[in-house]
Amino acid sequence: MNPQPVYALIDCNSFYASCERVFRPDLLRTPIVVLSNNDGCIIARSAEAKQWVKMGQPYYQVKDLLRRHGVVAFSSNYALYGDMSQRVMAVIEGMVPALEVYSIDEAFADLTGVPGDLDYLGRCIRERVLKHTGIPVGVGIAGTKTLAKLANHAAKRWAVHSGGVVDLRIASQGEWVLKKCDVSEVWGIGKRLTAHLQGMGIRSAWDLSRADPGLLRKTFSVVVEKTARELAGTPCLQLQDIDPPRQEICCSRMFGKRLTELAPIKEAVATYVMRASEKLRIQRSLASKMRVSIRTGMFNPDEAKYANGVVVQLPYPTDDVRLLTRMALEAVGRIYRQGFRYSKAEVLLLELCQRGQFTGDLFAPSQTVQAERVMGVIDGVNARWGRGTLRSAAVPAAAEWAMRRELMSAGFTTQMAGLWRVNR
DNA sequence: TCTGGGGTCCTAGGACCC
DNA sequence: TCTGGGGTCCTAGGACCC
Repeated sequence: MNPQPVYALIDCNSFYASCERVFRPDLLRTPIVVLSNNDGCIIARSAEAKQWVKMGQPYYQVKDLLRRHGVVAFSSNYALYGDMSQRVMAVIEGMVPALEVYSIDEAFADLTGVPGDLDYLGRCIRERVLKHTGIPVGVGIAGTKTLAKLANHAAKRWAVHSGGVVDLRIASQGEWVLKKCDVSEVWGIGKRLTAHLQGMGIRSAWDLSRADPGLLRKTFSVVVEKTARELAGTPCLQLQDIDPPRQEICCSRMFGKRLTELAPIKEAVATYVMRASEKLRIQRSLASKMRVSIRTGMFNPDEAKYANGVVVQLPYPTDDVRLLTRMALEAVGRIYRQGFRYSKAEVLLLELCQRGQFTGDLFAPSQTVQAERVMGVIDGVNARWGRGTLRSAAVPAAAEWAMRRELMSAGFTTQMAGLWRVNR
């Protein structure tokens, strides 16, 4: 007989804030927040900062409040967080049979068949990650991924009690936690579904686990049905150990300031095309379609609003930044209207196929070998000397619309200049 | 003045076919 | 008055995640 499936979810506590703190030990007990691009809103809060601000709150609204309470704010430093994430994942990988990195700060482990006390293993993972990287993590263990998520949630919510590790397979804990947790805390149940479920009298995770799967499927979708089954202990989701290539690739960004003229918007679009095509080549895909869109600010009621986008059919599946840039600039010219203050542009690459799998029509045009070589050279040079060293002429070196990051920490682990200096 | 950036999956509905 | 019954493919949009 096969052993019962067991999953763990390991999740970093206040990840971005914890990364900043690793290199600022003087802030060990100081509340910290990390801001989104352009220093727009709050996207991470250390435990002490949670009482002052909500997730996603605009920074300018709480700037004074934060200052009054001694909360330290950082611009986001994604190079640092990405590097720290890899270190954390590498430590965990060495301690479990199989790991699925689910996001920058979370991973599922398959612990099926692992002998011994898993609660103890959880504590060892916490200890070793903290020792090797300085990042605190929580561990949730259960028979399905959805329950492991909930266990992890419980480990945080009752941190003092749990010591950061919760195993929901212990029957008394399982029922207790499910009854204590609101249905909105379940993985996959967002705002809309919560409201709808509550209307049906389903309020807690426990209620959802006991609901009729057939009815859930009919009322909502198979997704909700699977969630309920997983809560009841039947695994419906497996570990994804190799991540499949992305089906679409996106680069979108708010400008550092509002733009009214077409020329700087074109610069931004060219820059986003460059980034998106880099991501495309990393996963060795080619795109057949591209969507380019621009928009004004959406929040200010006094501002004239405009948003538009176009889908461009590419002549053949390609990853050639020159072709993509040319077509994107032509497209943005078509949707640009004068008299608006634009805040954001987006480039989406669609209908991706893998290079090897695509067999071109013998008589249709296709990307040339020469184009592939040119892209290889660009990527090689940029990998060696830094992003943007080799770029199309449409991409400026320093843009007036570049994002604001006034509070950014150093590249402690990613740039020579950011390394710590130790004096004897 | 100032409100992020990336993804995934599912469903409904229209167009079209026999 | 009454107006078939399926099937496929595509797209837009909704909902969710971190």
